[in-house]
Amino acid sequence: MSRLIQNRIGNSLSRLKPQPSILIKNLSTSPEPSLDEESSQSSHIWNVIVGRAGGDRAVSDEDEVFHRLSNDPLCKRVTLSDTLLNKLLHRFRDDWRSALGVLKWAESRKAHHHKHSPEAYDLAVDILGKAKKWDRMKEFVQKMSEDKAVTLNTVAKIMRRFAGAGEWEEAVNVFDRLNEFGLEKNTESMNLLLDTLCKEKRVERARSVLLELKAHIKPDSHTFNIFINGWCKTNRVEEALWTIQEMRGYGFRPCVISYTTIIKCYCLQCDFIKVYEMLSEMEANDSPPNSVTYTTIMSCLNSQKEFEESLRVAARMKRSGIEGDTLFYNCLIHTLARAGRVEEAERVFRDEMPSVNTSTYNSMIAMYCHHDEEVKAVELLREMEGLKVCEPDVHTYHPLLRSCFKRGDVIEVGRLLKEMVTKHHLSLDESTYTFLIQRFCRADMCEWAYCLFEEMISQDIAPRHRTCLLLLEEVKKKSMREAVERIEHVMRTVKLTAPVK
DNA sequence: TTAGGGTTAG
Repeated sequence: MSRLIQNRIGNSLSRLKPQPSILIKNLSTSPEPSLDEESSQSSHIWNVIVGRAGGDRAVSDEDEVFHRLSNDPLCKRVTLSDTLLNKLLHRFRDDWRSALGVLKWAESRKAHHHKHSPEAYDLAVDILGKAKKWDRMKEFVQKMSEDKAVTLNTVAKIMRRFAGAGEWEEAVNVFDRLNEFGLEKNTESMNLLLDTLCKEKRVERARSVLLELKAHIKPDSHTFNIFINGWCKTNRVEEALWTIQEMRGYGFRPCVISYTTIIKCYCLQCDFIKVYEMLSEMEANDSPPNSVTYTTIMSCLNSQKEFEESLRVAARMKRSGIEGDTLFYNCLIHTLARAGRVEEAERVFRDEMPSVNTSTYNSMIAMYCHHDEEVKAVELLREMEGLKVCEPDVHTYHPLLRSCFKRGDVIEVGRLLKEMVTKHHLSLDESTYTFLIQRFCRADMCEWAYCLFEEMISQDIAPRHRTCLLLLEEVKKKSMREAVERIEHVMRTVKLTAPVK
């Protein structure tokens, strides 16, 4: 949503009660931090920027962020390491203005000859690309180029962001200009371009790039796997099989990656006869399936609600002596949970897993919530916080929030939201806002729903058309006239998110 | 990013 539109509607907005952002903001009064460790330094900087310390308002541009940080007495005492800077940029990955402000502030704190780490530069490029601020991104890359700071990794970010936004010819242009960045056109950089195009389903365009370049640059086995994936993504498995032959012609043996890619394609076609045929072929061909292969098949079976068959695939993997990794076990736990086998899921979680991550906990928490065992679910959340192996994300909280709504406990909803924002610095995403707005409407609390709607708009997150309609209907029922006007205005002026399929 | 996920659904 453009600043212009926001300004135009800003005036009528400020007269409305409750004020936008008030919901989350009121939830977010955090205590004065002691700045003795990196995470509290990061928290303080975050609070300065989002306006919970010092000023009241959230900032609107990068210079304001810069000035706030420069003028804050506690920020002046912060030791700004590369890790802290990266952590901050990561937190502001959806807010390019704040990210650039932080970077500028970081620059002002350093000695003249000192450069940011390559990760920080690349993160900034990626954040600008994600926000589709192409001019700012090009300008930033130009400055990096003068500092000889552009790496292949930077180029990867630029290409993938361009291609992801449908600007795939721009991605090709970046490759053509590699020499200007002091980088080489070789198999690695060519593969990056081909992969970018294939992932965006421009496999024919990738093909023409290869034909053009192959006199100078030799393809390798990765090149062919990239094309196999490209064909499979566009559901052209015949071409993928043909690429396997082409690969052999170039003297490369198809590997477990080549076969697993094709298996996934058969999975999506629900052609399980072919899936199992290929599995046997792999075993016979001396490229045995691995944990990735089995996880792919299980996930697909799960999406068909074929949980028992999925568990048989897991058993087959164990029989063949292959060790599962975290993603495999996460899938297994999810399967067991969906199959109603809670005790088995608990056993796998406690005794079998080599390591766990956020998703593992999320699956377990969702399982407990699903079985109305919220006490156990919250216990796991606390365990997660205590062990610090992985941190909760918005998905950790979704089932918990859902349970609160189910019991009609909106106080607890508020408490959980506060915890998300203040304790874990999670920012609500589009799907969380949508979910909350729906549930508050259904709970006959459309004032809260409307607050969240405003909060969402103020963060440039476009609501779904359906969300607007639902909320509009509710505020009309309560004769909230200004809210009605405001929602109708948003529906006319903002490009709304299409409903999810 | 050369291959693998689900997540809030009355």
